[in-house]
Amino acid sequence: NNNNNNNNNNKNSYRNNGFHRCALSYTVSVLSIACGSTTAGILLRYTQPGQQVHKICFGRWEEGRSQDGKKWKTLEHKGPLFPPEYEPLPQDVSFYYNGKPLRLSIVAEEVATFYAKMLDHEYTSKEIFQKNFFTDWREEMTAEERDLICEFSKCDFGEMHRYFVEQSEKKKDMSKEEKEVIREQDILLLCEYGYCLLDGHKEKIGNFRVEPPGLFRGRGEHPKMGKLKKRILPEDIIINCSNDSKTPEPPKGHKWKEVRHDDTVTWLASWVENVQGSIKYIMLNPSSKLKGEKDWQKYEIARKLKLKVETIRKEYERDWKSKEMKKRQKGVAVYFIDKLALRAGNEKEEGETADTVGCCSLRVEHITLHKELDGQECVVEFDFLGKDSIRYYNKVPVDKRVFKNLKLFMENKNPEDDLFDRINVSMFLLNNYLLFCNQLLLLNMFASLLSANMTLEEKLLSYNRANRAVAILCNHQRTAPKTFEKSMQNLQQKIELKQKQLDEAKAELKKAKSDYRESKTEKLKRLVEQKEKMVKRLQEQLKKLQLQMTDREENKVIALGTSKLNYLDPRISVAWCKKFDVPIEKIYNKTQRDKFAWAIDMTNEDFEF
DNA sequence: CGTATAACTTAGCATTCCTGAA
DNA sequence: TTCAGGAATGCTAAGTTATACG
Repeated sequence: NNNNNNNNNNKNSYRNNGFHRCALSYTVSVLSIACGSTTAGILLRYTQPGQQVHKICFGRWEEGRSQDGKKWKTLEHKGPLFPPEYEPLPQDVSFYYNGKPLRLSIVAEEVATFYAKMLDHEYTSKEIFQKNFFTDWREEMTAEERDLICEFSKCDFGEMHRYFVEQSEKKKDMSKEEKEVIREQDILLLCEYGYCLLDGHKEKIGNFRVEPPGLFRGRGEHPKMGKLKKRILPEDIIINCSNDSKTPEPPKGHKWKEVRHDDTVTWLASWVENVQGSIKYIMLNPSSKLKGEKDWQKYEIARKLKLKVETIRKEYERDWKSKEMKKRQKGVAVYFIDKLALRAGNEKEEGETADTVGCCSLRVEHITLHKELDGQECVVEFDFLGKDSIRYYNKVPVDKRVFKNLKLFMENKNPEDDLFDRINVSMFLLNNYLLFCNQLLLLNMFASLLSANMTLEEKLLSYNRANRAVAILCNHQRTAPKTFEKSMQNLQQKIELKQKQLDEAKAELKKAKSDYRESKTEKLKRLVEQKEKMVKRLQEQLKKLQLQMTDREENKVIALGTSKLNYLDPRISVAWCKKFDVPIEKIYNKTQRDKFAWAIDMTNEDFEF
């Protein structure tokens, strides 16, 4: 089934996808789909020459395959796609040292271009970035170059930078035909490298390209920003595939580091990255069966947790009064996670990454206790940097017992001491409920904000509001786009212009009316009608613009995608769409529909989380 | 059983694509 | 038809969780 159709309105496309996922290689058609909480059953019609058989295929996603830790039976692929080799600069473009042009060795030049390309980014103005870059760059130089190039301040990448700006302008100005040729080549590469064969089925790969070399750009105040991310060679790469499959060919003149056949993992290739020493993987796209099943499992666990959540809450409230300090800390930490959807907060190595924290790694300096604040009692003020160095700032009234405990935890401690010094994340994992407390909370909230008897637009607005509420709770932020202020101004101008037009139109209408009153000709009557229409249209346009303005303002720093993609059970959304007659394309775009194909397939309108 | 690290999910920013208003 | 600006997609960093290991 190579049904890559663009016809999104065709409901059958999901069905087709669905049975493609079902690991059958016959030509079949789906007669019906049934689903319970753990088992999805599909009634199929096998169409073979001269016979027709009906059969029920049960896919037990939960148990079954994962029992023995095997992730696949067969796996075949072409290996990753490498970035193009470095192309040296033209003769007339040069690096300058101490005011004089200097021709660099190929290797040193390549690293220099990484910096030159980033020159107009504010990263390059940071001292740590410059220092890390310069240190790593000098490592790549020849001995002579290293002798000569000793001071960063004497380096001038300006000409190189201008060259790259020029190049990208040229690229932009290419003709349609030229762009089309490039596009086609890209598609060919995608076809060749972008898919693999897993258990006999073609599946899309998520990231089939090896990450190109460049300068590391961490988030926030990362101590390693600017370090050289080295070029990855086939000799660095471990290939994973089944042993009877065709082993991918390394590029000419090269060898793989290793070819292994590990069916307990899902990755196709991996390598060690030099900046942090972590492993990078080539894995499947979220639309693949493998990832879909895992996602489904996640939500099933969350669903089971729903039945337990009251017990869990009672348990942690009891822990607040425990004699054991450890238990008290655990109780308060879980309370935070439940109430505020904080991340678990693993320990991390100091100096290796940006200084960010989650719940268990909160330090005394990150919270302030207020006996009373803005008319509320027992308020905890949080201020810390979380994942991706996104600031979490919140003032939360908490239970009195929690407040007392926090005071206790903070006694005789320095600001840089751990707030919860007796616990760590692994203690929660034993009970394995943290993450799902959050999800439950979010999902319930989400569901409760939706309702019937609305127009399509209102329904969608309500959906987005719910989505936004979840995103706010989870603190999913984005930095306002650089063009935000400008585009806001533009919009404001548009609104003003529209207002002016409206005022004028109104005046014209008034005049037309009075003209008509004086001499009741057909022509003037039509003019009045025309002006009335005009006013109405302008009013509508104005209202739309104003709505757009509020919506955009509200979304200024809120990122909706993350919660939609990772936290909200898609079956709730799908069921809601079916129940209230909202086309699924209105809430999920193509990528999202692909990722959630399993939910779209197996959910009917009476699904309850 | 605790810890290290491999594996895998979640996340925001950058780039590209597409659409709808002028 | 053009082009600004928003949506979609791509990329890879930064988390969490599972697993291996002593």
